[in-house]
Amino acid sequence: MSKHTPISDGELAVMRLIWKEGTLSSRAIMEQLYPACTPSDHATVHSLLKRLEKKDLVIRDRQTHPHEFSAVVSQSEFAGHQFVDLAEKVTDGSLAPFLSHLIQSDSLSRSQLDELREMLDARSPKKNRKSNQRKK
Amino acid sequence: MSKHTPISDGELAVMRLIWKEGTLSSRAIMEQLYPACTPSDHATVHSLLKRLEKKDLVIRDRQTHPHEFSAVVSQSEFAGHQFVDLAEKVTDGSLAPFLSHLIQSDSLSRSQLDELREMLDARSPKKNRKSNQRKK
DNA sequence: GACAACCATAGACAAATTGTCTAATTTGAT
DNA sequence: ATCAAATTAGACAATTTGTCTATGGTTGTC
Repeated sequence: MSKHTPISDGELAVMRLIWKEGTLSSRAIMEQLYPACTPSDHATVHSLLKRLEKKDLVIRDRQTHPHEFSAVVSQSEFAGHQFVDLAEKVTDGSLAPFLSHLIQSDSLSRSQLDELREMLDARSPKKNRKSNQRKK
Repeated sequence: MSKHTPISDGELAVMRLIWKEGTLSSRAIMEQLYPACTPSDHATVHSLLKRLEKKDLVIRDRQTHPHEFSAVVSQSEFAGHQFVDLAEKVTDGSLAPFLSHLIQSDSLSRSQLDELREMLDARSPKKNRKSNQRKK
């Protein structure tokens, strides 16, 4: 199920459109990615969609809307898998190096830092931090 | 300087050895990656090292130890860059999808979450925090 | 020096991937 | 039925990747 599936940039561009719109026809995808809309552009989009279908990343409901494509895995599912795969390759699965560097360097914008913090606060498992023991 | 440099699995295997040991000769790398140590294995390692050198990921000190290779960027630096690149490609830079999956799937232990939070606090305390933070 | 053993470099090679494209078939509306 | 559009199959060159051959170079020992 699309576990360790490598994906190309072109395929990813298609996926991002589908993620954004939920369901798209090949024509709609072509119009956004290849405004010229030449016949070969249409074929290109279909090639990418065919490969994405084989990778179980998109699916088409051939009964109701035979030419509309939708995503099998959500963007965050895909992102999480890709991240885990990347960590597996780079650090044998350890995530600390990724996060520590991002936090300590200037690689992250302030908004991204805030985003990260909100993520943590939202899923904060407990508030029983030691830092609470002493308040002046 | 090795910003958006794609790296192959073979090259990454070499990098991981160098990161682990700090400095390595091509022979030491070959002995770990290709125990058979055939002449072509040696050439393979050199091919990978040559490509890594061109990508400014490894460097050799030709004066002191002309045949010892060391890393130009640390593992966590590299990991952070790769993560940012991945986020750029998949979510246009947004980190929330990655982290939500990460937290939801319990890939991080609570201690790691707390550690992450402490890194964030040390880096840039939230401005609109409700309570004044404890002062020494 | 001569020699052997190792090391280094250049470059080639097939396999796989990627984006693109041609050609042929199918579909649908008039 | 006919014509245009859509769909599909498949080919294509370019690039990447891991591996390998072949050739030089360096070192140490006689």
